[in-house]
Amino acid sequence: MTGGARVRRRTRKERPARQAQILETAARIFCEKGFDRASMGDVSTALGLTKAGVYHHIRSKEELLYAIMAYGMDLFEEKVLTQVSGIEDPLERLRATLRGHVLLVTRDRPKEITVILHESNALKGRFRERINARKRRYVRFLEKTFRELARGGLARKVDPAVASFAMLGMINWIYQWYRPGGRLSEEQLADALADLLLQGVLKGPAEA
Amino acid sequence: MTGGARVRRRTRKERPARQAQILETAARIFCEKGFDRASMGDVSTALGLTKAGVYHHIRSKEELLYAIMAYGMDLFEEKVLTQVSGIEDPLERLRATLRGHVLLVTRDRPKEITVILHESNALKGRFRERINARKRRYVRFLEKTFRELARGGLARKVDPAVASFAMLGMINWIYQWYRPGGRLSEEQLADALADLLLQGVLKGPAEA
DNA sequence: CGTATCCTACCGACCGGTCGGTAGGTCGGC
DNA sequence: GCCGACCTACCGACCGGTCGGTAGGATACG
Repeated sequence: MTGGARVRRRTRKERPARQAQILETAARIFCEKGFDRASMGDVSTALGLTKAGVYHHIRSKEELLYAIMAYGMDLFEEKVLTQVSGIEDPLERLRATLRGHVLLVTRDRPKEITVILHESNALKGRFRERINARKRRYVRFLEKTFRELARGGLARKVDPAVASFAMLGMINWIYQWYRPGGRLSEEQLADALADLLLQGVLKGPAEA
Repeated sequence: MTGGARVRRRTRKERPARQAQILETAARIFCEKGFDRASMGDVSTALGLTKAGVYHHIRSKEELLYAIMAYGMDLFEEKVLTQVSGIEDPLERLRATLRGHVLLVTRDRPKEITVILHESNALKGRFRERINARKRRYVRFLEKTFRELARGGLARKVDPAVASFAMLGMINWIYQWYRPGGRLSEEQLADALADLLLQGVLKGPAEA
């Protein structure tokens, strides 16, 4: 099964690479089949290892899922949140956040993010709470931005929580329908969604 | 286990009620635990039956899931789509659709709809295709409405597909965060989302 | 009316298979 | 010679699903 030609043994130096490889492969498989339908056998086979070989590196399936999600949050926070949190102007900050978030899930398409969206209920207790706390931080960041936008007189009277969750819904739904290489490029989609959220679908009273 | 006081036997006439009860209970359990984590034993226990007793009424776990989703689609089409498809004015039709859809998932909160959103990947082949076809019908209906809105000169230049999926994202994300009895009533949420989608968050050039 | 017959709804026991996880050994590089 | 990486072999639990059997209401017949 796994046998056949004996491949060369890994040296010690490759340890961190092995860890990353396991995270990446498991993320792909959990993403394709779903966490519960994917067995640790599936993961180990995809890695060219046995199940026990994988369990040498991880403690449990649930902890592997947590590690994947935590890495997904790392990615998001590094590539989006920290890039925009310094922007002073709330409108520019919102635009950059939306654009960065959309491009992250369409262009880079990290499987870890999809896993976060789809399998959050599979985590229990402490692990679940830690991921949820990081999600909540993002929501508070969005709400703060919408509040500043209103205080600056630029925004209409919109509820910051509703606006935040509406924006999150738009973005987090993308992986359900958008396929790269289609009619719209990733940038076009990002711009279209920003336009929609900021201006709405109707013409203003001046143009109508 | 199931034993104890022997309850009265059901007569033939109650058959359709039993079927509905199984659908409803299974929907609740699949919704709470997730389709894969929920066992048929969980479902049968919740019904006060044995596993074999449940399998007297259904053919397989997957077919049970399909029946739940099909019933959810029935509910949605009956309570939303058919109520609004006759409305001539596209703006009014869009408003009514959004309002109806939001109120369905916030006030009635049918577990079947949540199952449709969360477990669509668990279905394979023919079953999956049938549910997807009904979803696609709804998307086409939305796109048509956005196109009419643009043709009537009311809408800004927005991509009908992007607008449809953005709207779907907003609505289908609601179950992830909205809890009834909170700060916003169901009607307030529906109105706020309609306002957001139609007008956007920014003030028009006239008011700014 | 009585009763033989049929059928629906259901149960207890069980099956083959798969799951997450582990104990203990082997092998190769330092 | 030690240690980390990995494998073979295996475990107990549980899964979806089935089977033979049965209680008892509905029905047909006398």
